[in-house]
Amino acid sequence: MSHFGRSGPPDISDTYSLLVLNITFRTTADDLYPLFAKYGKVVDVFIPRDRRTGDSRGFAFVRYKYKDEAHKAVERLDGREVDGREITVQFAKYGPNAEKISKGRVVEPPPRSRRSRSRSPRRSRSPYRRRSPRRSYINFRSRDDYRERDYRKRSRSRSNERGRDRHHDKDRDYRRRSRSRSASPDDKRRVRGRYDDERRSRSCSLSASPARRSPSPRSASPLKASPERRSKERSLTPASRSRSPRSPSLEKASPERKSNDRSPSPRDTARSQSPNAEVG
DNA sequence: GTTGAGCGTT
Repeated sequence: MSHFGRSGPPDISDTYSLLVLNITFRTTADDLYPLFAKYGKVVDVFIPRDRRTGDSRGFAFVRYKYKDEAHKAVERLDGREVDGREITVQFAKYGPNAEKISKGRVVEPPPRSRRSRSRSPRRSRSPYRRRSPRRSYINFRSRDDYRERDYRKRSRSRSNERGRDRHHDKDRDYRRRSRSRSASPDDKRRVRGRYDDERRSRSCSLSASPARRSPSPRSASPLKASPERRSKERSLTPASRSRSPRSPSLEKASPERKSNDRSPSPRDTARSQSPNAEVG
């Protein structure tokens, strides 16, 4: 049955949302439905996907009509292996539009037009103007099509930023949230011992004055980095040339300018003048 | 063939 998501959520009133974590990126709502339907009336199955890539984010929401059934599903399906991965089933804590949810049940209607501003902007802050090619969140085998197109269109830097931003933002968000509710005993599943210890001990050592710790880190760093960077830059130049064939005229001017630029610069002078006593 | 912390859509 793939009648979900034909036009958004069916009816989120008096439903019990379960959050299904750790599902495979290929797992679809159709895959999950029969599994969950065995334990009760499933009203909706939703797998959030990345807006840009259309890929699954690795978790899903299953809405039950009755609480006891949802609870049963949690008990029976939590830890079950699906598609080779152990899924985690638990009651959802937040609603789609940040409506209040208690034990997975929607107890308060979502705000009219104000999305949870204070909750967590997460990562997709900018509204996507292009209308997504998808219309249903179920079973999109042909998503590779627009996925590739999307990647082509996007520039390298943005793609890079995306990955970095994604983890960064999430990490930050997660940390903030976990700190806010750190009183909960459930947090024991989160381990963060090693790093914290290391950081603590190190910070202890140099807690006196971090700036003082290195007499002259700036003079030492550039000294060592300078040759490396230069050689790197040189070897990188052709690469960057081939990487950005947008301005062929620039590559011609490049060597000339480099030759000219190699005239003694203050940095070079400083370098040759720098004492090597510190390096040893 | 593909990553792996986490809370959601027309």
